[in-house]
Amino acid sequence: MKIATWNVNSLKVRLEQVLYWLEVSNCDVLALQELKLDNDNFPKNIFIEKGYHVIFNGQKTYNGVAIISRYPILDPEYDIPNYDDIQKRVIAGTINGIRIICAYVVNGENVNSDKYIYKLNWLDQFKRYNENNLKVTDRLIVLGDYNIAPEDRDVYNPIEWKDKVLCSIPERKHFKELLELGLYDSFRLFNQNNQQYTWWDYRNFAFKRKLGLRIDHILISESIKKIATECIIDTVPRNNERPSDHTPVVLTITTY
DNA sequence: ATGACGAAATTTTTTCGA
Repeated sequence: MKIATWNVNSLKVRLEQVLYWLEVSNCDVLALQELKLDNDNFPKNIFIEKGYHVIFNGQKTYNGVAIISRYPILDPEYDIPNYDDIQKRVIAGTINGIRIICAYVVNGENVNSDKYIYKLNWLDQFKRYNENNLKVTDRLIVLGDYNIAPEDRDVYNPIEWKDKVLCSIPERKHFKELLELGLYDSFRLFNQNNQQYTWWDYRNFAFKRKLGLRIDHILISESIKKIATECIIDTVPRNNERPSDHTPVVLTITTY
């Protein structure tokens, strides 16, 4: 079973790329972020006609998340419970007995902004949510755009990015605390190399020059770790015409 | 150089993302 995350930066613009990638990647579950459209404009029928199950939590212009699946999606949940957040950043469902949480973590703009405060508060709530989910299931996958580069090796120029948003110590502490709950950064179970990025700025030929950050992640619980066989970053879609600035991350697990 | 590139609404300019 293949489970992937992809920040598409407008599903309207990227719909054909998403449909094509679903076919060629042989992916079973795809978590999408930054739909940038409301629920009324979500192209639900296009996915259903192709045999997918789909749940979505959209918002006009900003944010918006969805899960596309070849298998039925049970117990859908929208947003973080008991957290009054107007922004649509979380959606969850159970697929083949695995609880799947798709998240679009706050960007934070810069470390002196109100949005950064919101990011840190949001991450507090997200931690509580994951802690509670781990109390009720040991089969958990938490994937999405975390907007955090966990370590210096996840950054093309750690000196330039030191203490900047996406790399600051408080953000990295939040990421580490998620791992301390009993989650694993699945990509790092299989790949220890530098320059393994999931996002590249549109400007200044950043992708061609390999100037990126690893900010999209697939975190997995202990039970999923035991059946995980591979986690890769698929950089192919970043070469598309009108690409998203993010590219998919794909986890493979064995299921019986 | 509070810029660049790309998307969307606020639309021929501004706001936001990373």
